[in-house]
Amino acid sequence: MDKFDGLKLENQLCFPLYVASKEIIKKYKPLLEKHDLTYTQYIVLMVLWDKKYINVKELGKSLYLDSGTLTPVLKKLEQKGFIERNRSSKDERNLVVSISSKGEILKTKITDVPLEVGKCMNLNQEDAINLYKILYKIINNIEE
Amino acid sequence: MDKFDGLKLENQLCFPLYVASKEIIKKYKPLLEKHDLTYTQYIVLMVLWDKKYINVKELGKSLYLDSGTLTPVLKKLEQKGFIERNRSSKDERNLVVSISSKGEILKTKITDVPLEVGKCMNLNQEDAINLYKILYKIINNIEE
DNA sequence: TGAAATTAAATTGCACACAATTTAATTTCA
DNA sequence: TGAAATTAAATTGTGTGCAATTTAATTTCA
Repeated sequence: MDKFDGLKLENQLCFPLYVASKEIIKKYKPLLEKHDLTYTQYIVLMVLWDKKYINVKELGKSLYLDSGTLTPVLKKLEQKGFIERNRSSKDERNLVVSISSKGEILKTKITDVPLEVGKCMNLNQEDAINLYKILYKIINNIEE
Repeated sequence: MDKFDGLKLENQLCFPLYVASKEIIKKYKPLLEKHDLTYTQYIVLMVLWDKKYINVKELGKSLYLDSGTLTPVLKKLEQKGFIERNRSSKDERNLVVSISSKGEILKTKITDVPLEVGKCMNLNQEDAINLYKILYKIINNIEE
């Protein structure tokens, strides 16, 4: 154990986290393409399937993304007809994003996606639960 | 448990993986900026600190990145003087990337980075080991 | 009240990340 | 041997992701 061991790739936790995240998202790609979606667009829709409407700031908090990322993604989703974008009448600074009927219909067509992705991760129940808990520990710790 | 539960953000494993990865890399940013590095440049150097030289294809296998990502990153690292890029004389298709003396010196100056990042993840030994194992299970499973 | 401060999105600029294509070098095998 | 197939990088084009700045709306408080 020398002072350079921390600089070895095999001793990193961030690196396999980064790789696993990318590789799983790569698995989503062909499944989501069938529905004309990217992963980022998909997680935005996940929030809207749950909440029906939300403003950009709150959406950003849910997804850990800022307006610089969200603005173009939301415009794309609007173009495709899955969502609507409207300024709040109460406070014109807020943009309220809401699910469209086409977006609601998409929800019913896309339930196979999480199942397929789950398969390729191929984790047992215990590992999956453990991973879930540890990841949220990290996420909560990191916001200090 | 209905058929839409798989589409809820809180039931995803990929999402916290993606968030944790991004948030940790964000923590690296100010630490690496002091050394004029990005995270991608840093993991390339990790490989070269270990191996001294490697061609782009093998580097890509180690880092799970393709030439489309690596080519510009390697050119940047060369510009900064941390690495050298040379065509192999044995096979001109291969580009051999090697650590420079400036790159070697950088290694001795940057040992605090993994320590600082470790701190902000704030995991106990058991969770860290567990996470490590599960992540490599996923990575290995996914290449099927 | 109204100028200063704050807030929410949008914009700008830079750095990936990757699929698909192109270019150039090497290998295969009829 | 030499045309066809294969291989390694580079290039191209699209989509994030984020820091920093800008724009516009709202709130604060002297």
